[in-house]
Amino acid sequence: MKPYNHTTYAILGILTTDCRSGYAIKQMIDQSLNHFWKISYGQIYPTLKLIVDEGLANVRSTADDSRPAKNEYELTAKGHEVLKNWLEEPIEQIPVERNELLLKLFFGRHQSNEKTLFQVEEYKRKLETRYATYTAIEEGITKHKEKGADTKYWLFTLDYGKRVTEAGIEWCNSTLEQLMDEEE
Amino acid sequence: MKPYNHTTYAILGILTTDCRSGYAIKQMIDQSLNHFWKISYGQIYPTLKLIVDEGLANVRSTADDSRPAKNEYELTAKGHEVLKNWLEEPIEQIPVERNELLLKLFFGRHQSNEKTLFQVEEYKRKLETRYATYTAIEEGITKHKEKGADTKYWLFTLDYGKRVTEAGIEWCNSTLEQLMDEEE
DNA sequence: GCCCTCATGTAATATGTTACATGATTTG
DNA sequence: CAAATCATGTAACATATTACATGAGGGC
Repeated sequence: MKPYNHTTYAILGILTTDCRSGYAIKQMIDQSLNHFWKISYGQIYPTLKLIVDEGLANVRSTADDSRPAKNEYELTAKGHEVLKNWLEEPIEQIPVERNELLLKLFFGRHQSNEKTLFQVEEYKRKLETRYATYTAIEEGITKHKEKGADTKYWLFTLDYGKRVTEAGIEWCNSTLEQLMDEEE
Repeated sequence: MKPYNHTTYAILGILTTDCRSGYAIKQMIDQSLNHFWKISYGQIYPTLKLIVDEGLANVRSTADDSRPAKNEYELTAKGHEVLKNWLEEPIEQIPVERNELLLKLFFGRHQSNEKTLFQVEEYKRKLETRYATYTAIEEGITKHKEKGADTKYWLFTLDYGKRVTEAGIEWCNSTLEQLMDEEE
């Protein structure tokens, strides 16, 4: 089976939800996958073209002469197959998360304790904001009475985000303490 | 102050440790920064050239006619300044970690429970391996009696890796349980 | 003699972001 | 009627990986 890149699989997957246009895909990513994935329009539209060229989806264009094109995509049987095959493949490796704060901290001795403290505090604040966002999304999903077939899985990914973020916040607290102990 | 990319700052920082050559930089990254940063040779050598062109480091080449070039780099005063300035800048944003497992899990309803379980188990195994690696590196550093000025900061970054990895493992356990509960 | 580590570098390719261009439709 | 949102798309640029090319020196 011909391999595609992650962006392609992500879009194939999103096309199985109610999102049918490039614009809707972008929204879905920004709203529901933003804690572990993101794609820009610069990738979405070219990839959608590729997907159609490869016969993984059909496009229906509502382009009368007058109004502008609006394209709705729908997976073909082949598209579904490619997606399912990818889902089954074991993931190659856990990605190395590039973390700018840790990079700076690694070279911390070239900086005053005070400034290092500030950086960690900033980071903690950002993590807290993130955590709050996850909680809000989670509540939004659970309140929605009619649970879709996807709901269960979406909550799993949110739970992951929350747990990892929380661990990060705790690390900030511990690190801040240690930095302050050496302050005197 | 002229901005450079993250790769450049990472290399500037590493040049403040004992690593003076492209090869040594690569080793340092693979051994000590691998849990939050990585760079390939394809980036290192061109970036080193840039760093010299910009006057951020000097290069001393031990290139007699006979033996192959070995280049040793040393930061200039300007290089140190650029590094310090970057260290002080607050980080723009926490990066979105692209997580392939979560992406697959998000589309989990298109797959049997059994296969989803397998994926999460695989992921857990990888996290456990990673955790063990961190512990080993940590021990290596703490055993080393003569503690360098950097040691403290390096342990901070390792602690982060351990905490976040541990949270991931706990999430795996919780998710596996939930998936199995619905098995019957 | 062969393999491993040391050591540097480039070219092709892949991937991704940002800025730009365009215009309809809805909402206040 | 102005602003926001809906909607598609491209081009320039930035970043990063992979494969390749080359060769010295040391240990088995």
